[in-house]
Amino acid sequence: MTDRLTGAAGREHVANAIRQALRAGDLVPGQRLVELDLAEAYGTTRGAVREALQDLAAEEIVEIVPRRGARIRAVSVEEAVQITECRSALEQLCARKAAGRASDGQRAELRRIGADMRQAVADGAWDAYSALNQRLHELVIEASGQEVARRQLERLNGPMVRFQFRLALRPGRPAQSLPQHLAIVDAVAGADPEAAARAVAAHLDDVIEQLRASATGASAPRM
Amino acid sequence: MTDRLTGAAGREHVANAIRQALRAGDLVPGQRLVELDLAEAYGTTRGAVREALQDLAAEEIVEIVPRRGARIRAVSVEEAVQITECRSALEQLCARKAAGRASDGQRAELRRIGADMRQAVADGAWDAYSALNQRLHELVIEASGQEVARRQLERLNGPMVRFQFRLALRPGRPAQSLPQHLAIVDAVAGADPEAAARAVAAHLDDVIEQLRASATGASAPRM
DNA sequence: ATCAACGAGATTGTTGACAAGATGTTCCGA
DNA sequence: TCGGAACATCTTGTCAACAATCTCGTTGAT
Repeated sequence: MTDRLTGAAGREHVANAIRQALRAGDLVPGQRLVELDLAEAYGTTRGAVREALQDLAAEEIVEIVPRRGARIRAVSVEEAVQITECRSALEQLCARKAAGRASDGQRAELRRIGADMRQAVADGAWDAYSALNQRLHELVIEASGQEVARRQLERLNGPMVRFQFRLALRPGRPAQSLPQHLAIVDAVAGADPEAAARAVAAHLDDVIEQLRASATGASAPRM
Repeated sequence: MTDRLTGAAGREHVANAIRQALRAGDLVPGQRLVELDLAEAYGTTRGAVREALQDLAAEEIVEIVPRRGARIRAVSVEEAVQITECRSALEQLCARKAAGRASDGQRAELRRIGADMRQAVADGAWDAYSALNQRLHELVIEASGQEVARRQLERLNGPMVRFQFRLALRPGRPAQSLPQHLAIVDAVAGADPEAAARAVAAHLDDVIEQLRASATGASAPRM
């Protein structure tokens, strides 16, 4: 692979690489993203990098200020709370619909995820638990058939990676969230729309509380 | 003004012009948007048009297919319903918060809008009613202090202009929606969060019903 | 020591030309 | 008349060079 990814391919490649680097902690908020550097690092052209940065700006992952370049956007705790409130509103909608219209296969997979989560916590398998957590949320959204909400939630999650990372590391967190996740599974798989919405709301209210707590305790983002 | 708007200025200019043209009905879904034509029509460069189209694609107002250019995106009734469901979820959140934290001035303006709406319907002043309607929704969102929801709702509305247009023209529509709007005003201004959320939900459920009805009755979008 | 002006280097913004792909038309054979 | 191959035209995608602006370290005066 000596020749550079050009155009649309490079554009997506760069965007994904930056998202990945952010998840991995290789990029910190406030960090400058220089077009030429990125182009060389990822083997593309400046044009492709420019367009990728536009995409990331639309997702509110980076911030572009004219004539001064792009930087990783810093997300305040207050904003993280607001994002989670929006997530809650939209996921309640999805949970309600999913409880009403999920297929038998989807309900079965939900219950399986619930059982696996219980097992993962018992085993202390935190990585597995985290993956199941993500799959649970995805499956509820998928089962709801609410494509618009799905896209909206995808956007919302972009800037949150940093906080998700911090939250998941709090000791005892899985044990605390497990019953909340099991309640979601029971309500959706059990076809109880209102209970499903309540369970999602309770879970995300708890996440918000954790976020607020992390504001005072752990290391706050630098700038 | 003989010289062309270049760069960022032109970019926003074109995006706004297209949004405006869509509202005015000068552009119909499926219509092709040729870069060079737009550049000449709006007195900018092809580069600026390209970037404007990217912005509009992010807002899901236009659809870009590689090597084949941009077209005005068609929004199905089903998608319009999903968009309105999301709007409902987010506006309920905003109404709840607004009821709790609006300033005295904001509550006073809400009541004034309510009174003006009543008057506008009595007078048959449809344009004025429509403007008040929009201001009411904006004010609730503003009073909620939920910036993230505000941005999200702005995005959601982009592709809807076409349907808003069709709905507002249905005879007897203002008389039907007036009590719903007044209920929102009373609940938010009266500091009753749960009633505010219920009032918003009831209003948007009705809008969804109207959307579904418009699917069978009036002229459906062409393509 | 502080501050302002200056300038070199770094970085982003813009342009015009060209390449590559899509669309529509014409013309020929069956 | 219909189908389809060859061609002409239109349109988008890409690039490299140039222009404009910003950043930051240096210098010199108070």
